Formats: sequence, C-alpha cells, structure tokens
Amino acid sequence: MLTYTKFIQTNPFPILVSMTHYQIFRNIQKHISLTEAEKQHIISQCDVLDIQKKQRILEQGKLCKKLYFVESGSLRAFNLSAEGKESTIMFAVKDWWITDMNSFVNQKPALLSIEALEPCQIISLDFHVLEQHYQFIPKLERFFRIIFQNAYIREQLRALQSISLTTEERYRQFVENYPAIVEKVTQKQIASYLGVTPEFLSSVKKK
Amino acid sequence: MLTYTKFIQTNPFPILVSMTHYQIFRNIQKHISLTEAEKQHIISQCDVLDIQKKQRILEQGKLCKKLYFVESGSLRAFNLSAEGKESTIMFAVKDWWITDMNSFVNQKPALLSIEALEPCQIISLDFHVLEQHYQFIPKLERFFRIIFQNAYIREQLRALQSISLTTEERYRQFVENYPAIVEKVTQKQIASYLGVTPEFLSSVKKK
DNA sequence: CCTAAAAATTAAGATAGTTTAAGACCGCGC
DNA sequence: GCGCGGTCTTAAACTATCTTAATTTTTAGG
Repeated sequence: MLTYTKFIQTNPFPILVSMTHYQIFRNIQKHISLTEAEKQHIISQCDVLDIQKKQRILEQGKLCKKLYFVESGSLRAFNLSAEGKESTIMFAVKDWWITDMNSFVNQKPALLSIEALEPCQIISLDFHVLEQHYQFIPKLERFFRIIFQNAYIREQLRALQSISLTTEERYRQFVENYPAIVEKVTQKQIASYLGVTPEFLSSVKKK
Repeated sequence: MLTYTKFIQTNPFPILVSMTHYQIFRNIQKHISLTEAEKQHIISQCDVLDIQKKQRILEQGKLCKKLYFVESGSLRAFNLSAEGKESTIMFAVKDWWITDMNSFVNQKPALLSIEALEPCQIISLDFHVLEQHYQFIPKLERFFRIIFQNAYIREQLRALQSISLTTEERYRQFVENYPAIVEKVTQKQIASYLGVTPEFLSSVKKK
C-alpha cells in the first residue's frame, strides 16, 4: 500500500500540498478515508472551475460527460419542455454533487440543463476518469454507494410528497428541509421545483 | 482465491448445490461476478420466504430490518396518510429489490407498508448481515452502487414527470414503461401511484 | 354456480390550479 | 437618475382534479 511518507519520497510532483482545504475531500471523508496520495491522485485528474452567475455547465440535449461537486456557490438543474415550461429538478449548494445522472451514467442525451445561480467554484470529474478511479480506489465504490443510496431515499421521499401532499404542505416541507436554498433562489424557481405556477405559489403563501 | 473446485474439497456443508437456480444471483451477476463459494455464503445468511397474497412483510411505523429481493410474484409499497389516503411508492415484480430504504438504512420508523399482490417467493437480507457482506465481499459495494444509481435515476425521472406532465401523459408513460406491472395491479393502485383518484383516472382513460 | 365485496364507471357540484393581464416593485446597466 | 427587464402580486375567467354518491362490472370464496 502506498503510504503518505512513501508517497512523498516517490512523489513525481515537486510539492505535496495537503488537500484538506478542498471541501470535496471533507465530503468524501464523511464516509470513507483517503490517503494524501489518493487525494493528490484524484485532484490531479479533476478540473477546478470558477463559473459566473447564469453560466451553464450542461445544456439539455447534449451528452453529459462530467459529474460536478460544488465547492462554493449554488446551481440549478432544470428541464425545459416543448411548450416552454421549466421544471426544476434539483438545486445544489455548497457540498452537493450534481449532474444529469442518466446522461452521465448511460451516456444518453441530457434531459436537464444546469446553470449557476451565483458565482461558483465547482470540481468536475470526467466519466471515464471516474470509472478508472473505481478500479484503482475501490473504496470509492462504497462512497458512491452511500451517496446514491441517500439520493435515492431523498428522491423517493420527494415522489411521495409530490403525490400525497397539497402544494401548501410541499412548500412548507421545502422551506423546512432546505432553508439555505430558499435564501438563494427566486420564488419562481421554487414554484418550478414544486410543479406549480409562480402565481399560484404566491396565492398559497398569502394564507 | 477460493475456486469452485477447491471449495468443494473444503466445503463444510455436505452438499454443494449450484446457486444458479436463484434469480437473485442472476440479478447480482448482471453487474459483478460471484464465485459459487460466495453465493453459498450469501444464501446461507438469507431467508427464502414464501408469502401469500395480501400478506405484509413490512408495516408502516415499524423498523425495517430487511432488504427484499423478489424471486417470483409481485408486491406493492405504499404510504397511508393520516386522512386514510393510500399513496403507492413502488411496485416490485420478479427480479426487483424492494424495502423502505430510509427505514432500512437509517433505522428510522418506516413510512411504508409492503404487501404481496399475489403469492410470492422473496429473499430477505438482514441489515447487519448486509453490512458484514460489504466488508467480506467488497464488490457488493459496487453492485449496490449500481443498483442505487439506477434507482436514483428512475426516481428523479419520476419526480420530473410528476411535476411536468399531465395525468394522461403520466398514465401513458407508466403503461409504456411497466407493462408487466399494469397486468398485475388494479386501476385503483395505478391511480394511487400516479397521485390521482381512481375516478379521475377512469375518466382520463375514457378519452 | 352463487353471492358478497371490491373495483370500475358515470355524473354533479366543489375545490385546486392555470392562464392571462395588469400594476407595483425591484436591481442593474447606461 | 432613468429606463428596462425580470419578479412578485392580485384578480377574473377558465380547466383540471376531487368529492360524493349511485350504478354496473368484476372478482374471490364457499
């Protein structure tokens, strides 16, 4: 096994910077532990991107080749229907993963566009690079097993709420569960996440 | 590595039955490969259950300790609201996994009851046993990573459809995506999956 | 084969949500 | 400091969906 010390001795890079300042590693290490060498290896294969407000990192209809982690800022993933109606699928704030997972995993055209709500720093992982990481750092399988497990649980709860609760109840739940998001997004975007018109959400809130 | 032949020679069990007749291993081996010894190990820690129509394997409000795989038959997972309204979260037919994942993973009270729609043979995996399997057969992390990844993709698509499509469109999608399920369940249950009343679904179908 | 119970259909009146349109209120670039 | 575009609110008319209840059809069990 490649230890930290051994890595330093054999390090092809002149300087080994500790990776602890990256939020992404704090995120990963909530579930598995990584050596400094592994972190160095991972980050060396990532792109760290600064993007502006309204900039899009994925365009509906294209192939999605990247998985994104949000170091700072916030983004929105949404679908635009043939009739021009936007439906927000998810918001991502600091410390969240985001992509069009179906497009990323199955290399199908994206149903979603992803757009920055404010200036963001994000880390992008390429599809093929991630597949290699799974081979060389198998504990990443465990990490993403847990990530997807939680994502599945969240989405299933959302599906339940969306078929069983009234709009008012769903709005309350949203505000309660995601207070950090409520502060960053417009009411129109919340409406498009709940699946109602902004006018109707406005009238629901009045009560 | 423990091969099949070597396993027979050292097998503590008097008879080694090939496990290929279990659907669950065909399911697992869609994504990873298992040795006969590993299959034997896994199955020895499972319960294979035969349950009758209408029998419940999970009751809303209780702790869910098991993950289920459907060898044959079909089941339904649903939530019963305080007002007495049933919402169907998922159907599971042959070759599907089913449980209240939030309850199973986080050991919280179940939001769902799970009930057989017909006589079923199911395989049940205990929570703690699965955690041990992850340790001793790490490739199971990969298997469930893929399973949860697909489950997440499906649920996210469902969430999108439920906020963006009309009832008629969602009904069409359901029939198209799950023809095997449509044949086994009542229209009332489909309505409760789509989040509409049976009366309304009936009137939608008339057109 | 018969019957009771559940499911499906139909229809009328009530509620939830949309559409359209108008006016008030920003925040931002010139 | 002005004007422009996007957002939020309000309201009226319209459509989708629910509720209730009655009627028919299907199903399961003895």
